[in-house]
Amino acid sequence: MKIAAWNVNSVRARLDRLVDWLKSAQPDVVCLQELKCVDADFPREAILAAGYHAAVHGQKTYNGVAILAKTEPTDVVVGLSDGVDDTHARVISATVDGVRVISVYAPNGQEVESDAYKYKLEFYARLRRYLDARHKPGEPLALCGDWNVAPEPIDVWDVAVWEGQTLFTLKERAAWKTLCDFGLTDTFRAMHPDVKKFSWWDYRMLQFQKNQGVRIDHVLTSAPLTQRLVAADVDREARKGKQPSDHAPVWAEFKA
Amino acid sequence: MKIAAWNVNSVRARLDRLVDWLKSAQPDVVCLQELKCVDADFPREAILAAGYHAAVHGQKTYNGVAILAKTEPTDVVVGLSDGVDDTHARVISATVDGVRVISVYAPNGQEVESDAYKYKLEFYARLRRYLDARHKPGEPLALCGDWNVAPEPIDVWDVAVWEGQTLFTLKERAAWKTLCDFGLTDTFRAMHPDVKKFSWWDYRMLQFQKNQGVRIDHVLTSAPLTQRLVAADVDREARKGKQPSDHAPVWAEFKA
DNA sequence: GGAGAATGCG
DNA sequence: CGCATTCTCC
Repeated sequence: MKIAAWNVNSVRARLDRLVDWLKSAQPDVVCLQELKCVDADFPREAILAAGYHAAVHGQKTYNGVAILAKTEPTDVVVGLSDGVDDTHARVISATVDGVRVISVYAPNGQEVESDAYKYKLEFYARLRRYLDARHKPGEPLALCGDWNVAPEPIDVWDVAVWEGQTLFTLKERAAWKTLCDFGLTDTFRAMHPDVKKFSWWDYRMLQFQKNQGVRIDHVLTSAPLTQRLVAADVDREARKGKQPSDHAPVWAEFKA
Repeated sequence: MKIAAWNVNSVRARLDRLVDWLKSAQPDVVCLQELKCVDADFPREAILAAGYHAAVHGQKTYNGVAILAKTEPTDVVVGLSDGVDDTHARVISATVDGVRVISVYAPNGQEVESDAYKYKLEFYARLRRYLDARHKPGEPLALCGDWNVAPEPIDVWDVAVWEGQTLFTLKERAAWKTLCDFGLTDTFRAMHPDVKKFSWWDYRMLQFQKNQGVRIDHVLTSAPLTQRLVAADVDREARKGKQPSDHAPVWAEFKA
């Protein structure tokens, strides 16, 4: 079973690339982020034609998440349903082949200590509570998406540049760790303890060409899945060429 | 000698189609309208690679006219140079193979009796004065472009719909006639006295598919050229397919 | 740098 | 409807 995450930066603008990638990468499940469209505008037909069902939580202009799967996702839950007044479409959960899959688009956080930054830290805390309330670490869980956090120094291209910057502040990394302490494993890091590889590169300043990126997209799994983990990687090729997303897909593979 | 006119509705957005059309239609001269870019952004290299020199009078966002020719245009004159404070780039003149060619983008006129409408009528009068001051009817002249006037009932798809509408009001048609009275002939109408054929179709309402158009793009010639006229037509094919201009190219051919 | 939105124009 | 613009967000 292959589970992937990709921030596509507009599913409509990226439809051709997404379909091409589905056909070549053949993941069983893909968590998408930044759809940037409402449910009605989601390109269901083209994606179904490529062999994937879709559970969609869309939003106009910003955010929007989905779970694509070769088998039909069931028990779809949208948002965190924790009573917080939050209009952002950042979370969708569904069960695929016995695995509870959660597609997450964590807030970016903008400037350190801004309202957006506080919202980001709170989002992480709310997500942890969501897991505590609804799941057990012993269940097969896969939380996949754009987390907007580079967990460790090895996950940014230049620590001197990123020190204290949003995506890499101590508070964000602590919020991330608290979430993982539920019992989640960063599959890429588990497979490659010392590999410096990134999943996002700013469109500007030729950062991709210079490989000046950060690893902020992650596939996190609970123990039952982690025990089956056989491979994990970043699909750097998908960031190349014309009109790419600024994110590359990330994925993990699990034995039966 | 083949002389054409085409309102391309953004030369940059239409570059591929323009180059394809140049290669297939092989006009000696083409007058372009609605470049929608400044001189510096005009795609000179691609057009030179297609075998055409360019005299360009560009403008940001709106208007912009050019003369493309297989031989290099000389004595380029920009605008009407009549002392009127007019920022619109709507006229460029140049000599090509002994013919004085003038690329014209007449104002649209918006609502009848609006300021834009009055500007349009005045533009026609100014153009007539331009000819009177600088040229004689006995010289070889070709005025080509988007005239935003359908001269006769046969030039609109439905007279009942167009009666009294901008592009077809009596005042506009009179202004057009006064211009032609300098000694200019509508080459298409001269070749096809009874043919109902259009050069512009609104993008909306499937007007092209229904052939609900108007003939507002014209190649006008003075007697020395008119005497050599052997063919004239509208290139309706160029309006088909994906991302067309709303105008089709029009052209006239002259024997040696 | 690239996405979507809103706006003006034709 | 489709282009170019200005705006905001990341």
